[in-house]
Amino acid sequence: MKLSMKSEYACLALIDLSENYGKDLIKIEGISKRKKIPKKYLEQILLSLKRAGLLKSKRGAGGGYMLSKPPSKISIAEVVRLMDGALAPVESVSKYFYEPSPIEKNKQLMGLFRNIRDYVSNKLEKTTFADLIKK
Amino acid sequence: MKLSMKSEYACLALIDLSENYGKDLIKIEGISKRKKIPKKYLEQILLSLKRAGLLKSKRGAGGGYMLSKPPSKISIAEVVRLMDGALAPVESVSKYFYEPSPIEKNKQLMGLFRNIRDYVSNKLEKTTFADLIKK
DNA sequence: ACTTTCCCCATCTTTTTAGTAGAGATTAAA
DNA sequence: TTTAATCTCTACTAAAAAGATGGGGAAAGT
Repeated sequence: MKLSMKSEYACLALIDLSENYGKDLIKIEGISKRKKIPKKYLEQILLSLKRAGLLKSKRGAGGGYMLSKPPSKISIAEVVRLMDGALAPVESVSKYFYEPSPIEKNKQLMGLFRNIRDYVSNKLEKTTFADLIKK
Repeated sequence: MKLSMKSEYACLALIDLSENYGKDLIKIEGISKRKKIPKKYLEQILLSLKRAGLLKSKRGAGGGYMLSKPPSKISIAEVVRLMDGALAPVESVSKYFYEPSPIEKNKQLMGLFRNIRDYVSNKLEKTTFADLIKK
């Protein structure tokens, strides 16, 4: 029922990049310092966000990262799914990460968890990084 | 964002006991077989449910477990909290299990997670085992 | 006494989490 | 063209959590 550090870090990093959207490339080092995220760990996180198509980067002196689309086009849902997998409380009610699980035996429990899944995923789907940087 | 096996097993076990509420004492063995839960693991789970006051038990021949109150007085929330801790997606928005966490820096994110927490906890608080055994 | 059944604790294996290390590739600039 | 900056990639590792298992003890019924 809990987000990993990795998801939290990823969100904070994307917030940082959103705050700087439209400006120059942002360095890992900078994000790491501003958001207090271990640098080498952050590297990996940014890399996977990049591989997922959320970020663009450039190497070498003056290099860094930037969002590959505006903050308003990136939802919290996709980030959390990338880092942590299913948003659903049990995987047997997950849309993208279905796995059988013991509670499938109980219809009512499934219904309850499906309801929660829908709420959470709808909420996270609708919230974008543009929403998170509003003052 | 996910329930542990332990929580799932605990719910199934309580469903079994709810289905048999008012009848005789129920044996671990029976629950284990009906719900396909490893017996020795189930022992531990039932024991902690007992320590938390949800179950009563009797040892020896003819012994077993029973609910210590009617199914309608036991919420899913208390069971999941017992087994897995916080219902909140991040502990910094948890009511009963607060812990500092990196995302506290972002007000909007906190708001979002608080909203989710409220929904989930309200939902699980309101659903009882009586609801889960309705046909 | 003997059997059944819960009680309790220790142990163990596997997976996940959270992070570190270090070499390599690319780019800009001196 | 060398050097410094910066991302890229793979591997490794340590600690914690998850998911059990094992074995003996205590109580209760027969």
